[in-house]
Amino acid sequence: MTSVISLAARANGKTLGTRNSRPGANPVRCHTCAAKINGLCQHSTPGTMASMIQFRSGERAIAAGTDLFSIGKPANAIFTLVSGWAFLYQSLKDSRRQILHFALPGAVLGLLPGQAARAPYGAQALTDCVLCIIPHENLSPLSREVPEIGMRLSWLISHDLHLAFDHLTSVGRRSARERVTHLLLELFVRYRGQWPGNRIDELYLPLTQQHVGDAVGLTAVHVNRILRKLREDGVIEFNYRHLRILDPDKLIDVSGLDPQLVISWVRK
Amino acid sequence: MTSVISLAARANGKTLGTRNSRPGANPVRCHTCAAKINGLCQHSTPGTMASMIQFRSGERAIAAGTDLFSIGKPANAIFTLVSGWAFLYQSLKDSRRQILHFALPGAVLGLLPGQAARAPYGAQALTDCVLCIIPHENLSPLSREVPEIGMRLSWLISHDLHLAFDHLTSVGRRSARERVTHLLLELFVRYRGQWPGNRIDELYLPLTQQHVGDAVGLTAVHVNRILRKLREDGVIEFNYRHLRILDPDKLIDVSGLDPQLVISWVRK
DNA sequence: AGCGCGAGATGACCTCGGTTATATCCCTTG
DNA sequence: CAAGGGATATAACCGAGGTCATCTCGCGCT
Repeated sequence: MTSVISLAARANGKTLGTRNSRPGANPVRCHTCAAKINGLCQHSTPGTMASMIQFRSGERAIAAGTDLFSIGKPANAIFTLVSGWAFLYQSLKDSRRQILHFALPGAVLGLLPGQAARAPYGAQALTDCVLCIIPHENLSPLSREVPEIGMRLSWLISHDLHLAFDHLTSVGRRSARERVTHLLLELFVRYRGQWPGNRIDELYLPLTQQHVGDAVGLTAVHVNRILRKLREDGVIEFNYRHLRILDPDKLIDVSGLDPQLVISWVRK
Repeated sequence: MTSVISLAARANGKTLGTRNSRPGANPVRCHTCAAKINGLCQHSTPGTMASMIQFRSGERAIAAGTDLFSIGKPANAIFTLVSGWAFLYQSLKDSRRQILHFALPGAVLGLLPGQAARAPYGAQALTDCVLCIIPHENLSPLSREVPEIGMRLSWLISHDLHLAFDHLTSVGRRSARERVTHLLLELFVRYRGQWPGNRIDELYLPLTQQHVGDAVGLTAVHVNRILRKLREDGVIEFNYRHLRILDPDKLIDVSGLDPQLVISWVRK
C-alpha cells in the first residue's frame, strides 16, 4: 500500500487524520513534497526553495468533507495540495452542483482571475488534506525574486485549463457511457502518473457515484445504471470507492479517447 | 460604429480584410494594441514594452473561418489576439464539435501545458484576425527579463480557466434556455467590457446558431427553438449574427445568474 | 453482535432535447 | 439582378437520461 492509498482509505471518516506538519512550527520538508515532484517547486534549486519558503505563510491540515475555501468568501492565498484529494465545485440556487476539477497532490488551487477578492467557486477536501499556503500579496514579490515561478504557475494553470476543456467536450458532446468512462480513466491515469512505474489495475477512488454524476453532468441514478452496464460488459467495476479496471483496451475504446492524448493528463 | 463592429461586419466574408500590420515590417503600434489595454502588455512601461518586442517574432493576419492552429499539429508559439474574434474547439471522430472558449481582442492563446508539442485543441478565426506571435522558446528568457510577465500570464490564463468553469456548470447543470441566455449574456458583457462606458443594447456577434449550439452542448435545431421562445417572451433577439437585448433584467433572471458575478467576466 | 445511516440498486414513468426532413430566408457573387 | 448556398425556421417523431419511489447493502459505531 502506498501512502496515498492508505490516506484515501481514511477518506470517509470525520477524523482529522495525520498532522505531520504544524503551521510554521516544525522544519519544512519541502524536498519530499508533491509540489517538488510535479508542482510549483519542481526543478527548484536549493536556493530558490529557500526563497519560496520565505513567501509562504505556513501549512494547514483540512478534514475530509470540509471546504478549503468557499464560494463567495474572500480568498487571499493560493494553496498547494501537499497531500490528499480535493475537488472544485460550483452550485446553483436549487442545489444543483457541478464539480469542476479534481485536484491531486501537487495541484495549485485558489489563484483568482484579476484581483477578485471573492472566490467564484469552492474547494472541498475528499480526503484529509495538507495545504501549503502562499498569500496572494506575496505572489508579485515572489515572482520578482524567483522569476521562473511565474512561468511555472502559468503552465500549471494551463494544464488545469486543458483538463477543464476536456471535461467541457465530455459534458457537452459525449454520451453518458463515454462521460463516465472518460472521467474514471482520467482519474486513474492521473493517479497512476504520480507513481511512475506503477502497474496497478485497482485503486481506491475517494468518490461516490454522486460525485461522478456531479462531475460529468448526470444524475447519480443514471451513473449507477451506466456502471452496472459497464460491469456487465466487463469493462470496469466501481463500487464503494473501489475502482477496478477489468479491460483497459475496452475501456479506452468505450471512452472514445485518442490514446495518444491520455498522456497529456499527467502533469510533468 | 466602433472599429470592432465594423470589423465583425466583414466576418462572413472570404476576404482577408485589413492588414494594417505586415509581419515584421512596419513600425510596431503596441501602444494602441488590445494587449496593452487588457492583455499581456497591460501596465507595461515603455522599457518593458521594448523588451517584449524583442521576444515576439512578428504579427500575422488570419482570414475569417481559417485555423490559427489545429488539433494535433505542432504548436510552438503563443498568440495575442490583436484584433478580431476567434474560438477554441475540440472535435470528436464523428463530427461532434465542442467550442471551448470565445476569444476577444487581448486574449492570449496557445500556451500548452508542459512542453506538449502538439495542440490538444484547435483555434479558428470567427472574423478576420491579427495576431502577435511569441515563440514558446522565448517565454523563459522573456520572463527572466520582464519578471512580472509570468504572473500576468498566470492571471490571464486563470481568467480563461474561470470562464471554462462557468461554461462547465452551464453545460453540465443548466437547462437549454439557461445555457443559451448565459452564453449570449456572457459574450455581450465581455464585448461591452472592452469599451468602457458603452451603453449599447445591440451588437453584431459573429456567430451562427450552430456555433452557439456547439458552445453550450445543444443542437442547432434546439438552439433555434430556444431563440424563438426567447424572442416571443421579449427577452432577446438573435438573428443573422445580430444580437439585441430586449429586456436586460429578464435576461439575467432567465439565465439564472448571480448579477454580482457577471462583472468577473470582464478581464481587467 | 447488532444498529443505523449513507451509498448503492432498480423499476415505472415522463420529459427535454435529439433526429430527420423540408421549406424559407438572407447575403454574397457573377 | 438573378442565382446559389449557407443560415434559419419548423414540424413530427423518438430516445437518452431525469424523476420519483422503494429497497438493499456495506461500513462505522456502540
